[in-house]
Amino acid sequence: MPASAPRHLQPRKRPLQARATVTVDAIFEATIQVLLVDGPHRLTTTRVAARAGVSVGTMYQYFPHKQALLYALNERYLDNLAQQVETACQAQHGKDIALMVAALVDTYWAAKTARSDVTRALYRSAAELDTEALIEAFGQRVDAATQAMFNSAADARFADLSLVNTTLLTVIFGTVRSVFERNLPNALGSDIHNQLVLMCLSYLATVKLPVR
Amino acid sequence: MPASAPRHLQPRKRPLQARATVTVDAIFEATIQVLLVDGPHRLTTTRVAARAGVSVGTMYQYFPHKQALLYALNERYLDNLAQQVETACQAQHGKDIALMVAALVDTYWAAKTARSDVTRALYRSAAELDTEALIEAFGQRVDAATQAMFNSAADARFADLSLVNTTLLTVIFGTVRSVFERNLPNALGSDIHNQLVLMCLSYLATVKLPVR
DNA sequence: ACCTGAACACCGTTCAAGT
DNA sequence: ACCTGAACACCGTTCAAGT
Repeated sequence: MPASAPRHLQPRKRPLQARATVTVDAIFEATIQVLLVDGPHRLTTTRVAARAGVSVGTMYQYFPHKQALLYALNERYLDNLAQQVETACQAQHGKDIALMVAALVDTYWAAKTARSDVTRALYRSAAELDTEALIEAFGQRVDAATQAMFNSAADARFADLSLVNTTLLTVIFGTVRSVFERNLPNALGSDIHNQLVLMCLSYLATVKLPVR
Repeated sequence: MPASAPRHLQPRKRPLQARATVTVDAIFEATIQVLLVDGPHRLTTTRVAARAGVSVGTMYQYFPHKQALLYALNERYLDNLAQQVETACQAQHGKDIALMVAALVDTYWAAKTARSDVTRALYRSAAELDTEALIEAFGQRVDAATQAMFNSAADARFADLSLVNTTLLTVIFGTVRSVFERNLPNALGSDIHNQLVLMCLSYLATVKLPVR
């Protein structure tokens, strides 16, 4: 059972009519815009509403408070990210672990760097609210996808795949975040990307069971 | 030259008299208390001032705005953390890389988990402001310390120590943060800690030059 | 040099009134 | 079902007045 959003962070109601869906989408889009253009400090409800072309009252019909809006935004983002990882994992089923690791790191890295300004803005917005449930759900989903992938590897088996798998994900996600936080030059970032793949592979080579 | 705080985030003035130093310390302590007890959402200037036993006006004499206060708090914390890492690195000079890596990961991990509630609170508070200069300064300081340490290793040399070193730090810092973010059970956290050390060692074994 | 606290602009949130 | 915007409580920041 995937952890669902805590009650107090849930949307007040879902858009039913077509124009309401448009409204909600506009609000999401406006939130990102304000975050990018005006900065997290000037992300006010009135500003978002104005940019979305609706009144504050309308916003509050769908999101009981500002945090719920940011929560929903991050939920959307992580949902999309998890899907990308799942697709990438399925494509590697039965292959060698070297290909799997490369695909996993590449997919995650690419997804984060495609719009690095958005990524950074979302990392920040997430810090202002309680995203435990969100991270937890995302983690479990990705965990399941990568573990299934590694379990199908043609060239390796592991004594404790669950631990190895969680370690890999923690390291990969954390490293990517670290690179973003330090805002390293692009060239160095891509060097570290390569080193990270190498590192994961050395690790897997060390912990894998001898082939029978 | 260490990157110093951007002008707009600098303290308005430094405490000169003894009672002023007491005031500033009380403000820092109160900020952490409010952060922990009331949560980041209720971290208001009046609340901090009240808890510190001073008026808002007094706070604004030392910190031009709320962000400057949080900035100074994080600066303090990172300063202390960098010092701990530096000390640990110096203690390992000339030893084997296995000991070095273990000491590095242990020190960082221990510093972060000693008061995990404070760590988490600070991670959050940092997201609300521009900490690039802070992270940059911290990164460079630690980078220098660990690179000097690895350079003195008794049992290994590297073709590109600078890259290897930065990779290690990025991975270690990121992984620790990831563990905090996912709020993993303590037992799993310490398993990952061990796997992380193993991972770093496998990596170093792979990239080190053959002994002459 | 250091401290106070009322005052002001602005933000989050609500709700009676509208289509 | 969906939208509006004035109204209210509260927060960040200032500044004239005090020791």
